[in-house]
Amino acid sequence: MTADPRSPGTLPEPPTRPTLTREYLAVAALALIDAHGLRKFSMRKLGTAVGFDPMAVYRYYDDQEALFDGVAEALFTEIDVDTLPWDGPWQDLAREYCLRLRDTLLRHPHAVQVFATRPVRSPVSIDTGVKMLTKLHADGIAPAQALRIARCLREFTIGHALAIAVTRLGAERRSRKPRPGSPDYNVLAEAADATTLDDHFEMGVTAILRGFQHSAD
Amino acid sequence: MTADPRSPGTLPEPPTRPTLTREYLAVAALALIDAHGLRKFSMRKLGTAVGFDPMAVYRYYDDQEALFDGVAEALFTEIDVDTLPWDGPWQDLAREYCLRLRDTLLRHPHAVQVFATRPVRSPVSIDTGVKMLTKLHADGIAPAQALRIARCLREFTIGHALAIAVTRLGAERRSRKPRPGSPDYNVLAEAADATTLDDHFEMGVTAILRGFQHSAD
DNA sequence: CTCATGTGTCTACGATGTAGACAGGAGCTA
DNA sequence: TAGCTCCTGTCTACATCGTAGACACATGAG
Repeated sequence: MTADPRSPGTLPEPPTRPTLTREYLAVAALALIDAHGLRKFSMRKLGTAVGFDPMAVYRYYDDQEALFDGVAEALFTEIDVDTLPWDGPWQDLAREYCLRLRDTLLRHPHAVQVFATRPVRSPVSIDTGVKMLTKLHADGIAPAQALRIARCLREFTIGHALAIAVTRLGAERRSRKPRPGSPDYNVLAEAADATTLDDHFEMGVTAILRGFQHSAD
Repeated sequence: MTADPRSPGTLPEPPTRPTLTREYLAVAALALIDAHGLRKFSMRKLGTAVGFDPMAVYRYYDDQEALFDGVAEALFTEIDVDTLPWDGPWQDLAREYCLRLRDTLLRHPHAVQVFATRPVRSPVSIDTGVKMLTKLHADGIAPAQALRIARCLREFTIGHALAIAVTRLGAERRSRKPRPGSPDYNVLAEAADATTLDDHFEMGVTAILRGFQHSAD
């Protein structure tokens, strides 16, 4: 039980019987995936990890697919879209959104593919989309075009996060990276040594924004 | 390595000697994934489907991860990089590569995430990378910058294919798409009706190419 | 002929996703 | 208070899975 500093004179909480919740289970599932990897995750381990019966999760989610939908939603919530720069130029808003999405996903490398492999249709995600399109519309971009821009940025960002996560997680497994001087040290290996894994991401976002700028004017 | 664009879902003929092969098993696994989905795929079903013992696959692949590496390699082979326009401007080469990669992946919607969730390190893939960078270098682009461009395009293309595949496959599952006139018919729904799922892809590739063009000159 | 080697088969084990029956407590109604 | 009905967590059952390991058979070398 956590320390609970409470102002004097307020009634203490009644003894609460710990109860499961969809949200709590989703967050716990994410934590479990973070800790041991997606491969090792199972419904039963989740139930056990939160201190209940292995089968308890099925009272709240129909199946694993539904649970993973919840995990994706939990990830999206972590982006904290409310604190995005909604009042600046739309380009800044879009860029910041991409960076936040990437950072959030890379904080959970084992869970990136859970997020990437389902269309997030949660209300908060839809609301964010509506807000974005409204904002861009106010800045003079037709909704259809704004949606195209948003889709490009989203797909690039998710594709990027997936590539980074997958590369980092599988790094130890046969990293037959050619060393300088070896016969395999070709132009590719040389270029790879001259770049980091992710120093192209912000350039890519900029390129997309600038590329669309042209057709938006 | 023969380019063999094959209609998804049909089992290929086994090699005339009734002997198993790594490559044959990979292609058969892809066909099985195409036909019944990744979720339903199993090692044992693959062995049975090719007419051997359920456990036969393990003679050729250490585990499922290794098999899926082979499936990703089979997908890459299907791109048939040899027939790309290697002699034209590098922008045309890059664009055509993206389109081919997308088409190949979308021909196997159930297998896209197999491809997207592992770093392809097969020799043919590395050779292609080397060839690309050499080509761009000949056109005056430093290898490090060329690698950044290639990574952006690759991540965007894979992210796009993944999003499209996932959306199409999960389309029947609660497609609560608001209809015009309903209270939910917001600017997002309107914009979605004014676009197709993928009409932004070529625009995105163009935007990235044009965006990098600026820093390449 | 003998024997090692490669290739396919078979058995075994623990774990998994999911369905369904079961149990106990909370709260409502009479 | 007595009874009833949900809600929620527990427990059992079943087919299937990934994987390890022993086994069998055919082939080619010596």
